[in-house]
Amino acid sequence: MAQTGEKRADRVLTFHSRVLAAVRRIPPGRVATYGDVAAAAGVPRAARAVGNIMKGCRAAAIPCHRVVASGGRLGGYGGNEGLKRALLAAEGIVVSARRVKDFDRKRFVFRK
DNA sequence: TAATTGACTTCGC
DNA sequence: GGCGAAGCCAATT
Repeated sequence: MAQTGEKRADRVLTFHSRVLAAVRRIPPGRVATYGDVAAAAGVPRAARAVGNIMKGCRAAAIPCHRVVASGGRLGGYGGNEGLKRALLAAEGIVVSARRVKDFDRKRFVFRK
């Protein structure tokens, strides 16, 4: 078998799927940065790619609103960052001046 | 296949 | 604190 071992889950789990899976792992009341999600997907520098994927998350099962930019900045949300801010507030995350309060404390760290 | 785009990140002014 | 430019990555067209 294995041969090649290839495929692994790389075949069914593309970077796109990995990112979505990582975002789903973010518990309520917590937030993660694009860079963190990218790192969880296997590419710490793919923050931009993550943003692209988030743009197409469309699925309600993906709490894309829990993904923020570095420094606790809101980042974006399809042009409705106000909505993102409301969703975060609904989970207990306080956002002030487009920034997450106590971000360092609310930030979720992906664990292996 | 190649080129463009984008919800990023970091540094500098 | 705000604005601009460069760098890096994957998806999309």
